[in-house]
Amino acid sequence: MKQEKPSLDFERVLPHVSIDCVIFGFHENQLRVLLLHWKNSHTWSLPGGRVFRDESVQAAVYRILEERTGLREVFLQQFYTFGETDRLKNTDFQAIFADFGFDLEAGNVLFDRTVTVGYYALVEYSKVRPTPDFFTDECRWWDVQELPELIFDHKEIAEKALQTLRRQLSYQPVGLNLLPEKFTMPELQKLYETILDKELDRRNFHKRMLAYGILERLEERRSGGAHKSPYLYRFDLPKYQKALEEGWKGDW
Amino acid sequence: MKQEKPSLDFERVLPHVSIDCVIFGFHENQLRVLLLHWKNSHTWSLPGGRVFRDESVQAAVYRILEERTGLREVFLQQFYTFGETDRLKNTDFQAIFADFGFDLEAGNVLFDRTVTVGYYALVEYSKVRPTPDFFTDECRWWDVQELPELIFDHKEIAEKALQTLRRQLSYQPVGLNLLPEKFTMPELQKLYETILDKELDRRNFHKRMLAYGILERLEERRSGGAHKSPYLYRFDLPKYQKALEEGWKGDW
DNA sequence: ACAAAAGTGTTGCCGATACACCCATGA
DNA sequence: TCATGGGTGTATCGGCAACACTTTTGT
Repeated sequence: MKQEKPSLDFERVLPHVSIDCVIFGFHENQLRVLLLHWKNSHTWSLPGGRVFRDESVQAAVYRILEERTGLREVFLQQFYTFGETDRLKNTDFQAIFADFGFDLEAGNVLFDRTVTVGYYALVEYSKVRPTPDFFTDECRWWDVQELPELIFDHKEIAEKALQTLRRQLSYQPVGLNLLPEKFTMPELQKLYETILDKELDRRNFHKRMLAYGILERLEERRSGGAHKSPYLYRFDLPKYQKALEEGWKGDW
Repeated sequence: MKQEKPSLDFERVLPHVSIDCVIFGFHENQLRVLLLHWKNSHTWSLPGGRVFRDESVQAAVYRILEERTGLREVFLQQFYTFGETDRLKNTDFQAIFADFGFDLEAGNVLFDRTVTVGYYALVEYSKVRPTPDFFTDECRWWDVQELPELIFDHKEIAEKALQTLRRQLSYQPVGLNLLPEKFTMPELQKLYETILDKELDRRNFHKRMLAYGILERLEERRSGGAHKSPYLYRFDLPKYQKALEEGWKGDW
């Protein structure tokens, strides 16, 4: 898909505010993050963008997410807003934009200081069609453990996202949108282990998950593996939603 | 303290971004929130303000907090950024500013759509000197259960803050900055009960708190009460800090 | 002396952990 | 048939909730 040179309708964009997304996917037992590579450079960045003046921040995130992945159905979570003054320091935006054929004056609001709202998304890897934009020539997955150099404070943003996701794991269900519709218990366990970066006991994991009561076991099994064929499970949507809203371990 | 009419140095302010603070205090076994009353109106609002162009968002929050309370030592937590387009709808800012003697043109950036970053603060009630600003004539505490009408989406902001504080309680210590330096176990328990809006068992609370290992029991007791005099406790700062950073119940 | 509040201890349940055995499958 | 991974069961431990008794203090 070719990306047209955007019209850069400055009036349409809300200045001083931006969005950055940490898009998590799960593939081959790895937790991955979707990154963009900027043309004529060695830098990678998180997918992100601007908010239109007549658009809510959340709507902007969904728009950006769809542009980069083709997906609308994702789990989305705002986790932090980054407001340091030196977030974008040492970045010559004017030169960058000039490279791309935009002749902007030095005082353009796009070069102004920007506060960015961080969101993380959980998406189904196989459904994603990674799509670069006009400024980037590659959009691909990276293992969360081996991220490349990132521009601005994007490293910090990605780390905070992972940290928040880990915490989410302890009081909310995770897995829907990140796994395919049907999955096996070992697959779900691998997901948890990858996010937590920690091994878990197979049997206890099994029991605990079932105890949460958000899984539905199907009659089918996954064959083709080199060993005993595991059962397939599916999330019970209503119960999953309920667990998401209420959380668990909220006692005290 | 008289508040001077501010110079409204528009150039100094970062447009489209603002801050709102939910300042929690604890007094007479009530959890309270500090609110401002606007002159010539019936509306109350959360303390908030603008970020200067050369100031980080966090620094702005500390500045605003100090202006309204006189305090610098507070527990501060960013909890959400509110980015709906209709947050400030139905508000005639031009008229309001005109009331205050500012003759601003309709297109002034101050009237523009604004994304607000929500923080909550925990402060020691007795140390606070509530101070209104130029636009407000009263700054006082309200019981969190009986808030008045609030402007904009401030009700929603306050509720989300309380909700986040409740969650914090389950994986981090709370109490420092909210209680005086020395306090009794029943007082700490009341604080927890008030935040959770739920009664707790005295003995189990006692044990659990001590088990966290963040308290230091003093020799003194609080006399004067009509009954058996309770011990005084104090937070063990280093251990408290450690618990804040590491949290508890993060197992999986 | 009595009521009310505070300090401390005991029991039992439940959930989480640690660990063992059996079964299915492909090579 | 054997190695590997997957399904299921059990014993134990620890934390938390439920609960009772004693002590202190002011009136």
